[in-house]
Amino acid sequence: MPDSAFGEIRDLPLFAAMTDVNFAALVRGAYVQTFPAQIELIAEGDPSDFLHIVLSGSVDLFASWNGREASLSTVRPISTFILAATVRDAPYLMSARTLEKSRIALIPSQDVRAVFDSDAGFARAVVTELAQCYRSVVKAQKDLKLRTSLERLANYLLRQQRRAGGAATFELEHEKRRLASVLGMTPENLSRAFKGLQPHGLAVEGARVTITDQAEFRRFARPSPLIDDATT
Amino acid sequence: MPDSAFGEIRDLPLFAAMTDVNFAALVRGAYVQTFPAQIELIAEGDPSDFLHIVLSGSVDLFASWNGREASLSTVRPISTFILAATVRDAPYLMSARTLEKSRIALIPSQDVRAVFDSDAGFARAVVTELAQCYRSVVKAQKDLKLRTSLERLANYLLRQQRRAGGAATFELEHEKRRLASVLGMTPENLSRAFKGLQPHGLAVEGARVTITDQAEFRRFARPSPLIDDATT
DNA sequence: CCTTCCGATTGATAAATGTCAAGGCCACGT
DNA sequence: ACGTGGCCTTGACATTTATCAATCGGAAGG
Repeated sequence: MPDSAFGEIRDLPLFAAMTDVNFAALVRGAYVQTFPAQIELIAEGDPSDFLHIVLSGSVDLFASWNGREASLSTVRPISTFILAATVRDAPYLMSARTLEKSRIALIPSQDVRAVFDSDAGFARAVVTELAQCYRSVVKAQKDLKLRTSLERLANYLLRQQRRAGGAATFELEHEKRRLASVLGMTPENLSRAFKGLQPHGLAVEGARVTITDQAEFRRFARPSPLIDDATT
Repeated sequence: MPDSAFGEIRDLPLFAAMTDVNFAALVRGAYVQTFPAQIELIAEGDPSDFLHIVLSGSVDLFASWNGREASLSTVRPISTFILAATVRDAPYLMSARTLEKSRIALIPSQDVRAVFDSDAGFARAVVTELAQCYRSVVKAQKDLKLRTSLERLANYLLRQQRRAGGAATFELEHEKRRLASVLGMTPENLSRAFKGLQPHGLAVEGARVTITDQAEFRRFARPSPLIDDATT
């Protein structure tokens, strides 16, 4: 197991505070693998054998019930997913699939739990990460319960704009039908929602989006730091 | 600060593993207070000064945006809330109000963070609690995104039935308009949803609910352990 | 160049949900 | 006993969202 492969995760906030010995114990049974796009990495209900870390590419977390399916979030480098299941040694609540070709590090869950018990620095980092994840879901919950689909789309676009650098014109990074699932609506409805935002200062052609009237668009979207800020 | 007041929280999983010294440090600046019903304990956006623990009664966690309001969850004894905000020293994402007369313990957030840094046992317990909270929100998210309002109500009733002991007849524990908010619908719609479940084996009179045909009702609700089990 | 395929879009329609207004029921206090 | 107020329910209606079917358009491959 070449150390080099894990150099990039050694500096993650999650692992930065732990001792070299414990980090070595953590990666001893770990491995890094490259997956093509659209591979299902885990299925909800499976036991949580590995903590996953996205090194490059991106991963879609989704869930199914009664024949329906919904995207819950997207994991981007460099961060972990299903940490909570690993910690609790409980089954996954979500399935995961690669959205594009992705490099994923897999660390055996039992090693995570073992090191977690012996390394206070690591335990602290896990708490911070978990609290972050928790707050993200709460924000998603508020987004879903308090906003109409038009408002959700508008605020999503503002977040995406910021992530893309803040310019008036930027690209959607997901295919639209997945975006629809993330936003909790059907693809058809998303199409109509894009049209519905035109009077509020939006222009769309394909995956290229332009906020033509930033002030009016924000007035409509009413973004809130308690829902839309990724950092807080 | 009488120790007796904190005896009941000493045995909580969250505090069980920590040393007496650290527990004492934690409760030194803490206090227990009894609040009447319908008191707003915290407001979203406030800095997280205290970790709250519900000792008796119950607390509603809710959020507002643009004049709308939605209940996100209910906290019952004995458990904490806004642990994540405390840990990250970040503003509350939700507001909290008492649903009934309640006894609440308040522990200064900075003490929690300090002890957390020095007591590995406590840190571990915090992780477990946080992971639990996280998984609860994910389940709520799945409930909301994958189910119609009728299905959400049906599964809520099954969960409530179990909590009430499993008998065919049981009582709703919330007033219906709050239940509506929890389930993500309007009170009017909840009324109609109750009627819509009658053909599937439900009878309602006031707050008294009877599942008249358990098999048919479950067939309609299709409960899933990955959404409806509180424990996993 | 043409075909094929897949996602996006559009229109028509149905279903679900929200809104508004009115009325019923029940507990409470006078 | 009688108002009174709060909550729940009901009905009519508007809005939102989903569904179904058809079409458009670009990308990949022959």
